[in-house]
Amino acid sequence: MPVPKKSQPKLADVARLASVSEATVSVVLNGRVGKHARVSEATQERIWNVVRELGYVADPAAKTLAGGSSMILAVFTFETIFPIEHRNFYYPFLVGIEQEARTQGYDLLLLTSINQAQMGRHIYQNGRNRLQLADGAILLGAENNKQEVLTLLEDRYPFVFVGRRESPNDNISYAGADYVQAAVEIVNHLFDHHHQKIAYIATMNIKESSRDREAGVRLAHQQKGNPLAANLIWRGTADQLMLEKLTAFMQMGVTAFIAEDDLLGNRILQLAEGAGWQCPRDFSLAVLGDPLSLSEPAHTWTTFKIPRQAMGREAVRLLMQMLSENDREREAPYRSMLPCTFVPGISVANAPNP
Amino acid sequence: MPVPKKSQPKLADVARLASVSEATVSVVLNGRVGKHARVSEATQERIWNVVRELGYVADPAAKTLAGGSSMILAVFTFETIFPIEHRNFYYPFLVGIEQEARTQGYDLLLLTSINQAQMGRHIYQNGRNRLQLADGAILLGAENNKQEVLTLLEDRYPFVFVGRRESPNDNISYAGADYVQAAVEIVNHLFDHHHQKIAYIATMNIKESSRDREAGVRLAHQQKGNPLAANLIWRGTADQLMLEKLTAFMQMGVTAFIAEDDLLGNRILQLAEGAGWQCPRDFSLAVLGDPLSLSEPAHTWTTFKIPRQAMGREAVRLLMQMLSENDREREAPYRSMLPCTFVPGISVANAPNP
DNA sequence: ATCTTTTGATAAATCGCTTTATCAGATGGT
DNA sequence: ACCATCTGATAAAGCGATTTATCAAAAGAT
Repeated sequence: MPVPKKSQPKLADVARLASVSEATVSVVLNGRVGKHARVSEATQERIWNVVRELGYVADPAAKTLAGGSSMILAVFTFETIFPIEHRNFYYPFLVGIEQEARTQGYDLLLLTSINQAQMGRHIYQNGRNRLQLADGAILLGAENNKQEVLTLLEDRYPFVFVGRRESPNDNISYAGADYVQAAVEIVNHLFDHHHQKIAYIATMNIKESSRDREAGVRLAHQQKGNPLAANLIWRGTADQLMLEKLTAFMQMGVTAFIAEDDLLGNRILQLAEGAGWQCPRDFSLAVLGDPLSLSEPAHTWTTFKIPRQAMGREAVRLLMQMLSENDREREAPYRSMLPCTFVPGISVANAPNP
Repeated sequence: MPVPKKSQPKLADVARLASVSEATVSVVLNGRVGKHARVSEATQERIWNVVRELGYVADPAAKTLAGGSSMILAVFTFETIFPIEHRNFYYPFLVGIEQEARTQGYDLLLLTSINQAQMGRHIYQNGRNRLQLADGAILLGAENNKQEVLTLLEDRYPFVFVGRRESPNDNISYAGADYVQAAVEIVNHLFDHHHQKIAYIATMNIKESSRDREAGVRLAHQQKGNPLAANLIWRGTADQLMLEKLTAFMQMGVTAFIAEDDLLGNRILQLAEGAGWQCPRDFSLAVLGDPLSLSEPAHTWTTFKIPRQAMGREAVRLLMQMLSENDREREAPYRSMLPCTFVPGISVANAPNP
């Protein structure tokens, strides 16, 4: 029983001091004048004065219960909310989300997916929406439970994803990064350095972000009139990638590698080093996006920067729009695609003359 | 109006299906059997079955309003909650807090102090306690508004500080780190290396953490029968510290420096380098605590590690105790002091023979 | 048999706020 | 003068829980 309800002024106090009914105060304070009821200028003034004098602020719990807005935004990650391992990856999103939320006067309710016992703790915990208390939610991370997201959609609960997300009805709102365009730029950069045969070292992931990157790589090839051959693609995890594979690529005439993520990029460099190859000299390398591994970027390779902080902010902005939208029947999702920043590194050089 | 109240089962549903009153269900679900009312084993069983079947979970807002517990913990920092600058400093606390909260089944409500317009956004915003919604709060960071904390105390709102905090009545609960003992160890380490005259380079801070460190430095000297002379202490910010001062210390016979924080430590090394001194050879250096500066530790100096994550966890544990304590009149604060870990570095060598 | 105690459970008030439905009085048209 | 409209505001019914006070039936005591 926290907070002895002591001296906190309540709606009733304001009403009494302003000599009006609670209903009137509520209407005025929520800007519902003219909608739910009519209130004269004079009365409004009087109410606001009392509010200021008392320092009245509505109790969020009561507000929520009564169907009002709680000025709370939920942030749901499908991992632990403060992942130690992916600290460098998630932190900027969170910073962006928090900044914008704060700007808009919202507080953040953090909800995590996994509890220590490895039991899933989900959005729908025991069937009840844990996000309920909040006005809306920002979803973050690689969700492992699409079903929950769909249910959320069905329930018309307002939420925005950070990162592009697909769904059967294509109606998920999100603030994403334009990996397609970013990948195109990377490939073009390699083309500009006269690389003809580029091997694409990809993950096995079927995540949207993964597919977008691949789409970009393919698109750039097509635009060049040089479609990406199937045998130039390798898929797997970093420790599955072996030197033989790289050697095979080189023998096929490959002069540059594109790694989908930094784990693969590191692996390539590691294998190459073992074989005595030097990076920009014997082969070029580009990586699709800044690192998600534990450490700070060790190599200054050619890559692009994901606008994580901006994505966080944008997601909150979209959510705000969604919430203020009075057209409750709107079907169109709210979306933004933010550009990535090309980062030239020292891992790309001109292809050797044939 | 988030979440169409649609299909979420409510207390009434459970009651109806179990053929009991709402009151009984509430009593059972909150473990108040025998306290508020008596309920037979059979009935309890029946209720739990319905609850499981329906997947019923209480609405946090309603729970809060009715005076129950919301299973939400507020985390209030007196800075932005995701400070970019002090990322390395704050993150571990947050991780610890979140871990333990999750373990206990609590969610986290993040509240920050400062909004973008530099207007203070405080615990008591407009006189209303923003923490209200939560069952209790963890307070974090260097508070600039002692008054708020005192008001919180008066209101008997349950909260625990991360880091030792003093107050007029000495009744603040906290999970702190034992800087005194840690500082003692550092000084003894220097003594063991035959350093007799040690200069203490301190901040101007009057924070508890700052005073504890100084207390430790003094204590170790006294235990050695060699009280710390006033003229061996320097106070100021890193950029106020000049080479002359260090030179003066050296001429007084100082063979080792203790820097209160890493900013001062870095400054000493920087000045020394300019003067052509080498660190372990010409003087020894120890730093009281791991870095709070932006970058990862650049130097492997002798210092101690603050158990930040553990402090976060412990703070939550203390808060849990506080909340479960039914003796509402308890006056004694809940406290823990966690030990720091001594980290030997390469910045301490034996003092030159006199 | 009668009175007291224990057991098991409920009715109803509350928490603080939102919203729907309703209403009295002022205004206006004819 | 009379009916229709507009204005300004309120009463009251929730929202989904918790908790206090109360009560009937069963068990125990004498």
